[in-house]
Order: sequence, then structure tokens, then C-alpha cells
Amino acid sequence: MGKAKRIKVKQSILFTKTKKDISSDEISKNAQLLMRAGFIYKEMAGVYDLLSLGLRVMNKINGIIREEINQIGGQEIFMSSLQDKTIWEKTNRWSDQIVDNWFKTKLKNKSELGLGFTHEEPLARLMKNYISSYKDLPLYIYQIQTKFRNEKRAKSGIMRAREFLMKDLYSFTSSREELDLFYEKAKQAYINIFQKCGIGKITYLTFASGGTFSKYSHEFQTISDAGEDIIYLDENRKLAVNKEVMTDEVLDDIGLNRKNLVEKKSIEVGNIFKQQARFSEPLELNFIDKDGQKKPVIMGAYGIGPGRLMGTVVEVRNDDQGIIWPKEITPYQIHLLEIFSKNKAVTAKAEEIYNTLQENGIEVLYDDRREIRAGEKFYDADLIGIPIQLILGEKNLNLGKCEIKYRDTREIVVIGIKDLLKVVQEFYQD
RNA sequence: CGGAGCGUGGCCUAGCGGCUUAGGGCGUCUGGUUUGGGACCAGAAGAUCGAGGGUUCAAAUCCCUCCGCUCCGACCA
Repeated sequence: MGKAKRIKVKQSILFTKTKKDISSDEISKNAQLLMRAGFIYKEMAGVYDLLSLGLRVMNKINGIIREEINQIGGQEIFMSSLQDKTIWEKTNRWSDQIVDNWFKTKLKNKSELGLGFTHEEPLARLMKNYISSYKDLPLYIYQIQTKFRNEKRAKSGIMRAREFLMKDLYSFTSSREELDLFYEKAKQAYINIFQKCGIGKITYLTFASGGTFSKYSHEFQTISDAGEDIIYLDENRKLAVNKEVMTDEVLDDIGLNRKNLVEKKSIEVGNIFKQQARFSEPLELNFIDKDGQKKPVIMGAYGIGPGRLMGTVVEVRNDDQGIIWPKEITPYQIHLLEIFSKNKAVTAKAEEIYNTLQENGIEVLYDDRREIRAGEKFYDADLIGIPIQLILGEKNLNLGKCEIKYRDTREIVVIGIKDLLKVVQEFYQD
């Protein structure tokens, strides 16, 4: 009575289950592991659900993104998926000949709608209501929202889906100089995001096509054989160029030397580009500058696919036993494995440790399934991939000790229970 | 969108005109035993053989159409 009920995160009641085998149809490592470990469920080709564990990872990734984007002045909104075709006609992006992966639908009255694959058009129109003077600028607006792309061929598990989450940030500035300034900030924010998601060391800033808007855009490419892109990387300068745009002229221009470059397969985890007035002009998103002149707002767009990011992390951080989550985006911080014993005191002690950890803000997944043998729990824990496994067996508990297994190195250390909290907190600090 | 391959309980598959009431293994569920790296025993549930149409006395099996899945390529603003 009067005692607040804590939410129990016990594996015996977690609705997801691990699987030894999944359909041989799923070839890609990321989807195989995420499906086997119970993070996602496949609805159909290119369409996946996030289950309890998967959603926790996704929320952490999104948290990191929000933190970094808010830091550089981003303001979060959430826009609709249903799109009015008239604005897309103004920018010449409604036609299936121009944009071939639209999902289109109709209202009952037969008028056509699109399911958004990006949001420049509706956001530019929206911003007309909020931007009229240079005093209203700059603005940095972003969202983490569902996108639909009717890919002719979904592939690579969750890496190229037909429905997926995207963090899309748009900058609205009064000049190219102001855009350039923000662009550099965004670049740094992206570097921080990938760093925190545990793929910083193998993710490289890459020159890519600027499309019709500008000379180059930048992609963030993570080295992986599962990637669809090919980049040429200067490992010393940590700079790369996408194969799509690599010519001697481009290399000269960006100051890379062909003989220092190595070819790598990579996954595009982020893309930033300067759109200039590509959308503001046709949509008449203008402002009155200090000199009294009407000018188009200068735009930039900055995308990250959190789902693809999750897939990429799994793709580059796994071993023969399963996933190895980085500490920042692990679904739980500790996987507590209670080893079966007839002695009820073991369960009582495990509960006590579990409660202590939770009270200290540690996220614990408690494998309390009593009918399951130790080996099975070990296999499950390795597959799920939480960085620290806390193994509680009767012998150690009687000595006032417990075991900690680090997932990435598979190193096991025995420590005193009294030191447990400190060890865990040290592991997770910074 | 071009090319290729494949659809048999949740997964892997056997059967490829009649010997099938579609068989096995894994998993799942129940009971028991066991309990430190996916144990063992007993029992049970679960499939209109992707869908529709045809050929035939007879179709999971042969033919046609459609749907779905996977891979290669193209595409990826």
C-alpha cells in the first residue's frame, strides 16, 4: 500500500521471443539477426514492424538525433504523410516519370493524394505563413516521421524499406553564407550522431552528387560489405568520394589524390545537401531582405534514416552468436540472467539486485524464466546483444559475488555484489 | 522495370499423377524428469500443399493465369 508500482521488465512477460531459425528467404544479416532476436517482425517485403526491443533501440537512436539536432537550433514538428498534389506539381515532382517511387492514393471524391516520400514541398508552403522578413530567419525545422517510397525492389532487410522512419531537417536561411554556416554545423552534428550510435570510426564524410541544386552534397557512408554504394576513401584524411561522381576533375576540385584512395562498399546512413532556391522559388517562399528586396529563402535538407541506422549498426556489430549493441543504443543496459536453483533464496536475491539496479536508473532486462536452462539463457542473451550480462548463480551469490559478461569481448569477471552498481555505472558513464 | 529462381503446419524439408488419411526433423503446447552454453522421456495441437481456372477416372504432383517471396541488374531526385 502506498508503494508505487514499478514497471517490471521481465523476460517471462516480454511478448517477443527469440528464434533459432527464420525463413531462408531473408538473406540480409541485419534482418536475420533482428528477426531472430525478436526486435522486428516482417509484414511483407520492405515493410517491418518494430517490436518491444526494436522500439527501445529506435527510441534511443531518435533521442540521440534529437539531442544533437536541438543543439544546433533545430525545432521539432510532425507533419502529415498525406500530401496535396498541387504543391508537387509546382515543383514538377508529381509526375511518375520524374519521381517513380510515389505511393499515390485517392480521396472518395477521386482527387489524388500522395504519401510523402519527403517533405520539402509541404514544409515550404507551410513556412510561407511564418516567413516574410529577414527577421524571421534563420529557421531550422525537423521531424522524425514516416516516409513512403514505392521501391521497385525492396532489399537488404530493413536498409531499403518501402515504409520507414526518417529524420528530415530543413534549414531556411536568408543567404548562401548563412546556409554554409549551418551546413557545417549540421555536418558536425551528424558526425556526433554516428559517433554516439557506435559507428563513428567507420563512417566517412563522402562527396556525392549535388543534384540540380549545387555542386556537391555530402553523404555519410559506413563501411560495410552489406552496402549498396561504392566509395573511394582516403583513410588518412577520413574523406571519401562516391563512385557516382568520381572523375579526375572532381578529385582535383575537392583535393583528393587518386593514388591515396581505396575502394570500399558502404551504406549511406545520412545525406545533407544544399537546395538553395530549388523549392522556394517555384513555391514562392520569399522574404524581404534588409535592402527591401524580395528574395527566395535559401534552403538546405539533412536526412537520416533511423531504421537504416539501426540496421547498419547490426550489420557492422555482430558475431556468430548475435548482435553486439553499442552502449548508447542498447535496448537495455543490463541483461540479468538468473540461473535456476531450487533454493528460493536465489530468486529473492536476484529480485533484490534487480530492484536495486532499477532504483538507480539502470535499465534492466531480467531473464526470470525459471523453466529454462542456463545454456538457453546464454544463447538468448548473446543473440539479443545487450552489452553487459549479469549472471546470478547460486554459488557466487552465496559468496556475495556475481558474474559480469561483456558481450563484445565475451570476457567474464566475477565481482562482489556490493561493487556491482559501481561497475555498471562506470561502464555506462560518459 | 528487365532477367533468373522459388512457394508443402511457425521454420527446414520428403513426396513430383494412384502405394498419402500429405511423411519426417526442428520449433510450439501439456505433464514429468533435469538445471552453468540451445538436455531427456511421454503425450498433444498445428496444412483447405500460395490463389483461381483447366487436363484427367484420379492433381501437392501436368498445363494456364494471377498473387507473393528471394536474388542479379537498372533506378534511388
